Amino acid sequence: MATKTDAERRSWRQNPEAVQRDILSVALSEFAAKGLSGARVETIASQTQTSKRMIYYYFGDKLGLYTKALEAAYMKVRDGEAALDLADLPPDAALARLVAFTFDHHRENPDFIRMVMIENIHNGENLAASRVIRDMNVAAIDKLEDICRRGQEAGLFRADLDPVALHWQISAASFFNVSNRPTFSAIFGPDLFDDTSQARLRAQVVDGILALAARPSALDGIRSRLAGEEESPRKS
Amino acid sequence: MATKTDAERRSWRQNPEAVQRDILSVALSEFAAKGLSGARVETIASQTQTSKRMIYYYFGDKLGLYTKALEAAYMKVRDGEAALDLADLPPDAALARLVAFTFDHHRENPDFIRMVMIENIHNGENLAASRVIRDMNVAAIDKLEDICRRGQEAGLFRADLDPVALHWQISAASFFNVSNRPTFSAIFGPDLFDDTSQARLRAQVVDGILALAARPSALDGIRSRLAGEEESPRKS
DNA sequence: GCGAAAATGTACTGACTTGTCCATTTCCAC
DNA sequence: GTGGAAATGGACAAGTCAGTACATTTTCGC
Repeated sequence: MATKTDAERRSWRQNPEAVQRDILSVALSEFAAKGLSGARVETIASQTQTSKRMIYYYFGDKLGLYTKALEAAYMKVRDGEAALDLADLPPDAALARLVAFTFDHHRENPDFIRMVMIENIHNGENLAASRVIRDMNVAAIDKLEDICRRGQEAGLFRADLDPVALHWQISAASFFNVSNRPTFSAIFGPDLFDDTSQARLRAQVVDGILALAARPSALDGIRSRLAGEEESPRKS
Repeated sequence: MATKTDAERRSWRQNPEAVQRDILSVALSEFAAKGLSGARVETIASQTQTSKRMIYYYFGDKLGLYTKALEAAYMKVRDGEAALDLADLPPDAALARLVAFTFDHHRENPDFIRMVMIENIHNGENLAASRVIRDMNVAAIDKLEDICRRGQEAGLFRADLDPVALHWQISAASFFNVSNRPTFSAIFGPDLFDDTSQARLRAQVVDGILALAARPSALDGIRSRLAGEEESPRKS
């Protein structure tokens, strides 16, 4: 009973946008989990509502799908960052908040982190092709530039502060915290990644960044000398 | 002319250790370049003096080879680090030197960085199996512990300084600088990675770490408050 | 309604990839 | 030197995987 006719079994409703979203979402998880060469198109297809056929129909090939998934990952985090409004905070507080937010935000988006890791393994070749992503990140720098300028005008920050270098520092800590968690906790135990340790770490990171942005003090002068070249490192 | 007899053509000299070293060295490059699933056993074999047959003979399977290559990568950098002697430097200078050294050392060993990236993509599963590596990294922490202790005794460093957290900070900057260079420079241009910018960055990183280690000043107190929770972030 | 274009289903292929089988050669202890 | 174990060569099997050929259905403008 209830054996469907061919017409019934083989009929469907079209919904191109939803199908593409579905594919992209599954592909993002799969690529993030297994990497570009580790991911299997068949596996992705089986987790969608549609078929492998449609993946090739919409995305051309595996690399095309990967590239779009990478873009999707960037867009997702960008949307999250857009919610952050720092314009009406004083510059040092704004910077502190930006750092703390980035730290948390990266932690909450491990798939994005993993996609970036994977893309770096592939030397950023697929990122270079996508101008969408470059445009996005310029926005992040704009935010930082604003903070820096205001901080300098208020006499709080160094005059030679470089927004890109600052972004690099913020990203380094926030990114590494997620990207290298597996090896780090395999070696040193998982303690550093429980909630209380992470809160302490975040505070430490914020401290470090603010120290870098702050106008140099006498102490910093000493530090810079200590950090110098390999020559004459001995000094009591 | 000079057609070799079967006996001539098929005779060889045995050298198991050299063969294994050869395989491991090629495998390390290949895995670092292509990742675990991206690397091809055939490609590795073709770049060695020996054959695919011997890879399976000595390493069992692809994963076994990968695991040994990962260990080899760790051992190589560990050897480099052993050369660094900090015992007769004052603690702050020792720390500064350790940071600068780590920054440079990571930069000079991109294959190691890539192997660790790849292992993180695989959730550190193969690292966990290898106790060799865990033992190694404990040595790195021992060094830091010594510096911390001396710094605290001299009244230079915070009392609550955690060597592991400090190691985390040092690693984050030094590691990210190499691991994320492709995407970072794809987005922001390659300028940050030329020699002069890198020297400046290194100095900045050293500064930041020393600031974190240094005994808290009044300024730091203010910073900590700014870095606090999401509540009441507004304060002029 | 109709015809063309867009969207989808099914089955399949050709190439690639890991891992093994069987035979042979070298080495080393005695 | 000889016998057994270690080491090596060369070919091949079995499975995997990206991508395609061909047919069918839906949609939408007219």
